[in-house]
Amino acid sequence: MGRGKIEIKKIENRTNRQVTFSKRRNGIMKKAQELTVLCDAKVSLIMISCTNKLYQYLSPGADIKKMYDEYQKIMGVDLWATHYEKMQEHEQQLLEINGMLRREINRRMGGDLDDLSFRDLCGLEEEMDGALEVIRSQRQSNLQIVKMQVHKIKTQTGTTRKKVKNLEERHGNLLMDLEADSEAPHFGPWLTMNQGGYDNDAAMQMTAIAANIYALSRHTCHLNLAPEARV
Amino acid sequence: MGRGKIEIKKIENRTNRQVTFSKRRNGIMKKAQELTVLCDAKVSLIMISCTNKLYQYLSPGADIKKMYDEYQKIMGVDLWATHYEKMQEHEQQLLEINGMLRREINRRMGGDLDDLSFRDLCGLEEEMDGALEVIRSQRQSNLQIVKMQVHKIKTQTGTTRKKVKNLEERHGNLLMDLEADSEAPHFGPWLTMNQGGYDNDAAMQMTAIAANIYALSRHTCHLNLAPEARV
DNA sequence: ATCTATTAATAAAT
DNA sequence: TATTTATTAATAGAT
Repeated sequence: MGRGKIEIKKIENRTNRQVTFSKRRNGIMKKAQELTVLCDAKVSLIMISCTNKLYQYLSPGADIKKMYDEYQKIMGVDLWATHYEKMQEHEQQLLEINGMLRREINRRMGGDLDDLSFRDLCGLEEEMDGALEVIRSQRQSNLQIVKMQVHKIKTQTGTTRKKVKNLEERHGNLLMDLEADSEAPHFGPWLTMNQGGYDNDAAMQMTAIAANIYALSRHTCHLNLAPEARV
Repeated sequence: MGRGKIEIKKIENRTNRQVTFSKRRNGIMKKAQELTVLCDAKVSLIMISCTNKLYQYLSPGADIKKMYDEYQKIMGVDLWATHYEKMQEHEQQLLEINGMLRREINRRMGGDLDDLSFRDLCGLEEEMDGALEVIRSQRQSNLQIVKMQVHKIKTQTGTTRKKVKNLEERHGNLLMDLEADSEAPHFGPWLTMNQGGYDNDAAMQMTAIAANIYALSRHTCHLNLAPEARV
């Protein structure tokens, strides 16, 4: 159709090719729209020119995702498999690292020790002894700071005294507790961490871990964990 | 074109509609193919009839996923967003839990203590003291078991004796070390965990954590961590 | 499916 | 890039 028949082969003249693309693109779009209306069909048409411009037609009421899902089903391929696989791999790695970290914590709480050799146990023991020293000294210095602050406030006068009284009322015997504790730390019952077992359902596992960590924080640190450590 | 003009509106006669769909579907396919060849374009054409049959044309050399990706890019939408979002959310939660676990370990190694109150420190201390007792007793019982096994084997005769000799040669002075260590545990330099900082690139962070955990295992437990705890 | 009168698409010129 | 027009291509309705 036109001033003479043409052979169906690549048009070598760039301008001609561009013009023909434009005309035929409109033609095919019109055809697609007509098919949609006349036959109540759903059409997805994507055209990319050799200059990499994209043009598309999509039937009104057609969902392109559903169309491609259909396509995948019928073609028996999963175009997103690679993408998914990577994400799932990553997730798996995170879960594994998570497990390692949990085991590490558990060991430092006296659990999971059967996996460790005598030497491992020695190492762990040494290390925990060292850490305990650090923690003890941190506790002492914390206490000193609190004591100094308390002293400083107590020796102040006027309206500040009222504030101190108010604070003492609100916090009850906390300060007294502090001073008593600092001299004779008591050893309460030692709480084990309920691991809850591994679960193939990642979401459930995660929730379980989160709950455990929360419980751990509550039970072992008693009060005032840094807010961002809460779930 | 045909025996008279037709109005572009849904063909109500089922048979006619079916016939027209078939004819025009072929027409549009031919047009798509011609466009591909004449203009060196890439075309993805999916048609679904009102009877839910799917027909498609795809230019040779066109990658349907790439075309689809292009489409998504240009349309500025990610049709997989919902799906992805869930996975990414999950990944984010895992990373956060990871961070919490790491902080927990770090505290038990004497780091990150500034976030903890005096009471928290007391709790942590108590707990670690308790855990240390457990670990010490586990070490003692491990040692006893090893000693008994060694004794049992040493008192055996014949070919077994050869095996013992062989073992002793292979392991050098390990047994001697064991007995020495068990009586007088020495306190080596205490190693801190290099956290490496948070990194928005999840993969990098993961790798970094894995490396740290590995290093941690090597440095703090010296030997024989359970193989599944290695990355 | 095939035929064919008729309309629609478009190649080339402008 | 848009319009015109001669010509071919597509197809509606009949068979």
